[in-house]
Amino acid sequence: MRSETAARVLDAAKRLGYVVNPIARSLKTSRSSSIGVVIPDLTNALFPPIMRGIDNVLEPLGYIPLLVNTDNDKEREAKQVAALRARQVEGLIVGTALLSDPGLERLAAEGFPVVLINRRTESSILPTVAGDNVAGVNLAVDYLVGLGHRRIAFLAGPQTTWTGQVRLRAYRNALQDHKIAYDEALVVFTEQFIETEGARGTRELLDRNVPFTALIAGNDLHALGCFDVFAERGIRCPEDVSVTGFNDMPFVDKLSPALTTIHIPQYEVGREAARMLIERINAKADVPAKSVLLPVELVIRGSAAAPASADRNGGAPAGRPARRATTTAV
Amino acid sequence: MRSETAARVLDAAKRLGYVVNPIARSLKTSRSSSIGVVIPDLTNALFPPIMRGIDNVLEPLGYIPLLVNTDNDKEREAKQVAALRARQVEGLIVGTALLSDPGLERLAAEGFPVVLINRRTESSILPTVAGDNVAGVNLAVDYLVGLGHRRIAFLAGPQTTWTGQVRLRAYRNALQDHKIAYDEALVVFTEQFIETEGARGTRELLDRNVPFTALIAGNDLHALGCFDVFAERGIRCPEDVSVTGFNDMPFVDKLSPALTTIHIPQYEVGREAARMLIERINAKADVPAKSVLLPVELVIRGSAAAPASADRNGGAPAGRPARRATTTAV
DNA sequence: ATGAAAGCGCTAACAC
DNA sequence: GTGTTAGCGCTTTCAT
Repeated sequence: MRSETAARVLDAAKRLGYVVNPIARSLKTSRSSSIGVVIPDLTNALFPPIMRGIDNVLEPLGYIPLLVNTDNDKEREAKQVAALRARQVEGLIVGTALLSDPGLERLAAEGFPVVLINRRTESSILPTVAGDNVAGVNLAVDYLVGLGHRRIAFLAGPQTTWTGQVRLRAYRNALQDHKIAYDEALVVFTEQFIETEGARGTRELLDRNVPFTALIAGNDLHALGCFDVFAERGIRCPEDVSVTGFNDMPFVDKLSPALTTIHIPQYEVGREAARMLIERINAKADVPAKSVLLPVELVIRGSAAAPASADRNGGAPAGRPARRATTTAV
Repeated sequence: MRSETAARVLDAAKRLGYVVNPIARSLKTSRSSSIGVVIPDLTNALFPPIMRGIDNVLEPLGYIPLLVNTDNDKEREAKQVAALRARQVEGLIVGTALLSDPGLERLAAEGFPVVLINRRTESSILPTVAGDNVAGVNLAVDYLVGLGHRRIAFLAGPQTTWTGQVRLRAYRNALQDHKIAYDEALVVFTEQFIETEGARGTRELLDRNVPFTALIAGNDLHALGCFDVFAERGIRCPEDVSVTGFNDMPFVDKLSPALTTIHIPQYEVGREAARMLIERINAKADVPAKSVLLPVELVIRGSAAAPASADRNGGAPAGRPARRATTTAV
C-alpha cells in the first residue's frame, strides 16, 4: 500500500472513531493487559498509595489493575483469585497478610507471575517487595536509646503475619545491640493491626505494673490505641512515656502529640511491585524470586522525648517541625 | 443428551479444570461484566469507602470495577474514559469534580450508562448520587446558631465544583432562615479542597479583621488548614472560634480538638451509585436520570462550642463522646 | 512487501 | 429438545 493511502486510511479510521477492541485481541493473543491486585481492604490507609504506585507503572504500559478486597478471609481470597484468573489476568500482586499460602505458591510454581507486597512467605518461591522493617525497628530503638530510654516496651503485631514476626525479632536484636536485656514482661502480643487491639495491648502492658519509659507500637493504628488508653488513665505522652509508630499514615502528624514514626514508602512499594511483576510477565525463562526491601525513614515528631529520669536530653519537644533520619536498605 | 451423559460431561469438564473464558464470551456478547470507575485520586480519603461500596454491590453480580485516577486533569480523564470504553466497560461511575462535562453528557445522551457521584452537572441528563449537602450545611448552621453564634464565617470550596457551589448557596439560605444578614466579608473562596487552601483562606479571613466567632470549613481538609493557622496565630479552638468540617474523614476524631463535622455516608454513596448503574445497564428503555441525595449527620465533637460572649450555653466541651444529629434527605 | 484466510472460545440462531 | 454452525474482531501464518 502506498504510504499516502495508508495515511488516508488511518485518517478515516480516526474520523470514524475506530478503537481497537482489546477483547478480541485478548482472545487471539490470550493476553489480557490486566493484572490482579489482591488486598485485604482498600479502606486501610496503607493501600491507596500502593495502588497508585502500581497504577503509575502499569498505566503507561497499557495494563489495567483489577482490584479485589479479601477482608483477610482465606476463602474469599481463593475465590477472588480464581475470578481474577478467569479474567485472564497476566499476573497477580498480593498484599494480604497470611504467612503461608499454598494456593499462591502452587500458582508461582506453575510459572504464573505473582509478587507479594509487605510480606514474605516461609518458602521463598515468591518474590517480594516491602519496606525494610528491620531497619525501621533499629531506627526506632536507636533513637529511643539515644534519648536515654532503657526500658522500652513493644506492642507486637499478630505473629500470624510476616510483619508482626519480623518486627518482633528485629526488636530483640536491636536491644541486644545496645546490651539491653530482652524482658518478655515488656512485650505484649496483639491479634490484629487495629486501633482497639493497640488499646487492649497497652492496657495489658500497663496492668502488669512493670515500669517502662517508652513504647514501640506495632504500627500507627496501635499507637492510636495507646493514645486512647493514655487519655483514659491520665498518662502524658511524651512526658510519662514515649511512643513510636510504624507506617507514617496520613494525618498522624496532626495528632497530639504528633506521632514519631517509621515512614514506609508505600507508593514506591507499589511501583516496585508492579515493575517486578511486569519483568516476570515478560521474562522468557524463569526469573529467580528476588525480594527487595525499600529504605524507610524515622520521622521525628512529638511523641517521643527523653525520659524524665534521663541525664542527657536529646528529646524532640512536641510541635517542633519533623526531622527525618534515613537508612538505606539492603 | 441424556441427563446421565450430561452429568458425565460436566464431571469430566471439572476434572480437566475447565473454566469458561470470559474473554471469548465478551467478544461474542459484547458484554464485559466490568464497569469503569473514574475518580480524581484514590489517595483522597473520600474514595476508598466509595470504592468498597461499589465493589460490594458489583461483586455478587459478577461485575468487576476498573478503577482509573484522573488527578483532576481534564485531558487525562478523557483518555482514561476512552481506555475504559475500549475495554468494553458496560457503564461508568464518575466521581470527578467538573461542573460540566460535555464528553460524559454526550455518552449519556447516546444511551451509555453513566452515573455521577458527589456532584451534579448543569444539565440533568446524568443521574447522580451524593450526600445531602444542603441538609449538611443546615445542620451545621443550626447547631452553631443554637450555640449562640451570629457571626459565622464560611470557607467556600472552589466554585468550579458542584459541592463548592451548593454548599455556599446553602450557607446563604441557612443564614436567611435564621434572619442573619449575609456578609460577604465573612466568606472567602478557596481554589481546591486541600489543607493548604484551607490555611490560605483562613489567613485571608483573619487578615480582614472582621470579627467572627465560628467558621464553617468547606470540608475536613480545610478544617485541618484552619487548625494550622490557629496554631500559628495563637487562636484557640473552640474557645476563640468554633470550627465545623464536612465529610467526617477517618481520624478527624483524633484531632485536638476533635472535629465537629458533617458525616457523609460515602460507602452508601458507592453502593447506591452501583445499584443505579446496574439498573440502567439492565434497562431496556431509557431510564429517567434521577438524582438521589443520601442523608447526612452532624457529628458533634469538640471543635465547636458556645461563643465567649454568648448568653446561653449549649456548647459541647472538648473530649465529650460524639453525639449525632440526623436529617433524612429528600 | 502485500494480501488472504484461519482460528482464538464462546453464544445464539437455526435447522433438525 | 438436540446438534450444527456462523461469526464476534483481532493477530498471525502462509501464500503470493
